[in-house]
Amino acid sequence: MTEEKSLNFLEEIIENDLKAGKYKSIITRFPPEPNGYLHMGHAKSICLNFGLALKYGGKTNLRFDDTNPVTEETEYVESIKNDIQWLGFQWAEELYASDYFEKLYAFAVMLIKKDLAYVDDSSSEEIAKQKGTPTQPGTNSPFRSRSVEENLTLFADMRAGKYKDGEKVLRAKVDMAHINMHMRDPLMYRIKHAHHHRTANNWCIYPMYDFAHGQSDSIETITHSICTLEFIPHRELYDWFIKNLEIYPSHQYEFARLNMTYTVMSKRKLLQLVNEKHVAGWDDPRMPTLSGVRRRGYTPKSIREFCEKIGVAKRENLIDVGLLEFCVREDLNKISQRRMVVFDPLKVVITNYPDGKSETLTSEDNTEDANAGHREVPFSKEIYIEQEDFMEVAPKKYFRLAPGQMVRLKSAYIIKCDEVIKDVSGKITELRCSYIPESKSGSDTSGINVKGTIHWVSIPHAVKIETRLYDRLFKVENLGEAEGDFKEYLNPDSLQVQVAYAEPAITSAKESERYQFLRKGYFALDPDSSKDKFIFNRTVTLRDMWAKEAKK
RNA sequence: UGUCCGAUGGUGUAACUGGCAACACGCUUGAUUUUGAUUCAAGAAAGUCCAGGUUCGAGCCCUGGUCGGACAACCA
Repeated sequence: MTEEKSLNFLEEIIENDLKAGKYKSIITRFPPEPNGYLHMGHAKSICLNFGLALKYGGKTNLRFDDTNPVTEETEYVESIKNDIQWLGFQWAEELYASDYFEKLYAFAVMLIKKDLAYVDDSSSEEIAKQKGTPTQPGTNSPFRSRSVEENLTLFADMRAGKYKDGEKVLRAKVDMAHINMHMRDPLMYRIKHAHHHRTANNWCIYPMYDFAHGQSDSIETITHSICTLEFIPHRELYDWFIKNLEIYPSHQYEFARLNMTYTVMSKRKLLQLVNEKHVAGWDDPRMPTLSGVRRRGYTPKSIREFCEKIGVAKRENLIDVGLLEFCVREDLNKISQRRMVVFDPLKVVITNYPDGKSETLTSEDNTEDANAGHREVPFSKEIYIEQEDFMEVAPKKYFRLAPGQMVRLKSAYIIKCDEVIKDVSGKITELRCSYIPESKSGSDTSGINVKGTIHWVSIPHAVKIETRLYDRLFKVENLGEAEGDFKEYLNPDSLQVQVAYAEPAITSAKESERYQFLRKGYFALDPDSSKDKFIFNRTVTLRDMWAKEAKK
């Protein structure tokens, strides 16, 4: 049975273009500026651009939009390439807008010769004033009527370094009264005596986004140039340059960017969090960056699935981060190794178990995967259970341990709580329990049926580990609507570091592996770990119906 | 006082281009369960921003509004 899925608006455009014979195959591009790390919003764009090309048998270029040397660095280039590949995509060609600087310069000269561009000596303030407002037309620059010859000389001089930063710019000659602000003689080139991460000091003039992006698309014969909504007003200019340069007509299409609850999704804001040390770095597991979610333990597959599920449209949206969590649980449930780890230990002494004895039990590595195999788990007279798995006075629907009550220890025995030991202050320090020898997991002949099963760890065999428990980075759902500085809404409890006690199998943990700590959540080994210090990041908790029930 | 974009359950995306508004997350209830996980089953939840119009029939077309967003960086 083939599932007929409806098309999103971009797929519809492409299918129509293909059907009409407008293109034989499509070419898309992913155009990051190397001035920051990629985040979930980029993941949406990557999945879209690469996904479309994959679906329709085309190809996708990776093109760095590196036209502003003062903010761009090679470090970012490397991280971006790494993130895209981690997500599972491979570009056809690795390209840079800076590869086209010479061509772009020639394009500019061509426009000057057509009297469609001129060198302007106005200051940025003057140019801003000339622009007018959305409701009032702009005014012409006093330098607008320079001759072609003079413009040619001046522009060559700009390139030659005869002027200081900001002294002159090259502007397109369109229409200062145009209804679209972007058409009011937009800047094409500005002077920046700055070192560029690829062209070093070869240039001291750099093209603006509007005079680089569309032309780069055209040079690469990009058929569908997909960007976010805020570029809609740029499209008219995009088309204007292509038309007047008489070059390959790429077309721009816009979709709504991704917003998620309880987080921010702008490079500027993320950079601020990093610089002001609100997080440990770009790859802090609380960050919505790809390096952050990777370190947190998210899988590429779950992110691709998420991007599939959120869809693509032109309306602004705010996606519930719960959907992302659903996607990662769905994947992790199938692939993660199960382990038992106690976070808030409560000592249990099994009174009828021989002193000094221990035995080896076996437990499934993954109940969802019959091929996952089994591991050995040591059992002994003294074990830890979770404090929350015992209640001295238990409500009716509580089926864990309580005085006189029984529970199953996962993959081990059924135990009964006989006695509660407290210290002078009344705090429970220990439980005395008896076990049912015939109830051993796998060969249970006791005939006893208990409702609850809890995880545990043998005290003499326990391995201390560090766990890093993450919560949402911000306290408010919609940061877009929050007043004032977004940093005021940071969640002070977004990271909680806790020591926990794990079964010995934890010592063979690998960074590439995913783990489910039974009843506690999904975890991934953090790269900060060493041979004698295991650090685990909690990717996401398990769904917890009991927590809801207990609240009632 | 402009131009452009958008408006469908709580959230997001659909609706064969005019034919009884569907899917996913979330929520509720039940079953299964040696993870209160997973899995399975059932259910609640929108009459499609508003007002007119065209039509046998409108979420889809037309007109006029309302609301939200974008646009005046030598950023991308």
